[in-house]
Amino acid sequence: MTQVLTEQAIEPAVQAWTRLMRASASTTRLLSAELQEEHGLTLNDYEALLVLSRADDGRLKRVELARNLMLTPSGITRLLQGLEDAGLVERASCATDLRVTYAQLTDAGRDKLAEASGGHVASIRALFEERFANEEIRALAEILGKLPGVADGDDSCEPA
Amino acid sequence: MTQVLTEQAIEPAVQAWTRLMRASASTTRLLSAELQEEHGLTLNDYEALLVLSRADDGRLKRVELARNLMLTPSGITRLLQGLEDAGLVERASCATDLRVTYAQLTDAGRDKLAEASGGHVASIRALFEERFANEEIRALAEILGKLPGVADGDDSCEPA
DNA sequence: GGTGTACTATTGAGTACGCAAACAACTCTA
DNA sequence: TAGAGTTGTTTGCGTACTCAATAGTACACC
Repeated sequence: MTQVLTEQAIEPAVQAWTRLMRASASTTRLLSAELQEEHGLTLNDYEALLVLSRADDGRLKRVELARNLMLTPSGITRLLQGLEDAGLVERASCATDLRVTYAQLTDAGRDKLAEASGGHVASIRALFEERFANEEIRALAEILGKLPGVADGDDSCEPA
Repeated sequence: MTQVLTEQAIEPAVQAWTRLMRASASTTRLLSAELQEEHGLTLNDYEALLVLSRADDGRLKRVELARNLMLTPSGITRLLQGLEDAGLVERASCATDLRVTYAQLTDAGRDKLAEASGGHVASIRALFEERFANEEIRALAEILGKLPGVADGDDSCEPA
């Protein structure tokens, strides 16, 4: 019974899981602070703008955006609320299905993304490339891609 | 300038980062639901009990617990508040330094951990071992360990 | 055409954090 | 032994979520 605990410390899957949590927490804190301070954007704000910018015509159904960002629909409503208030995203309705409203990137939103992009990407690269070989970065992405939902709409828009 | 965006899609570090976020969100949701439903514990509740159980005498300074769980001190205060109310952890003061109070695992806490442990570890193993080769799990843990703070007190308490 | 089921989006309520400020207690300097 | 700086903990306040409930819309089926 106390052995269960000792066992856990050694269990590779548990160690990997623990480190995944800690890695996420640690890097999130680092990158989020910078993005917030320099551009007033949340990590998810940024990701939303990024995903939209890669979508056809810069717009996406809210529910798809939710899947992509791993948020619930209500989370998306509130995230977009902020971006709409800031004028970075606007609503567009769908002619063929009255239930859906699109999230549509505005010009201001595109500008904001471009403005934040340079520094943010540089921070990410610094964080990873300082510690990892290119091979490791590739391996990390590949392994994580096998987890449920992770690789889904990842690289988005294949050029037809 | 629009190229920045295309570039990003290819940038391996950015892809790794994105997947890290999504992997964390996805697995957290899975494992957290189960733990919550079956034992009424948060993921962090569980981790706190686990870390304490591995510490000398089942107790740790709150600030060390904070570092280990990647929470701020205030986060720890509130997390432990819940565990104290549930009788799983109690406060113990330090004779030599009146500022610190230890978080001390109670017998009930140990029991609770043992009770939750089996299912939780099984879920983690299922999640990882279904999709990954052992080699990949090992590689994942090793790579993530290089990120700042991740490998720190991982296997906890060095015996003085 | 009417009804049941499935989807999309929003809202209210609750939660788990972080940050900044406050305070107490320790430590170091001289 | 006085003061200054550091560290451990808690508190108030704000925020970014989730879950459950609601309402409007679409579509299949008979």
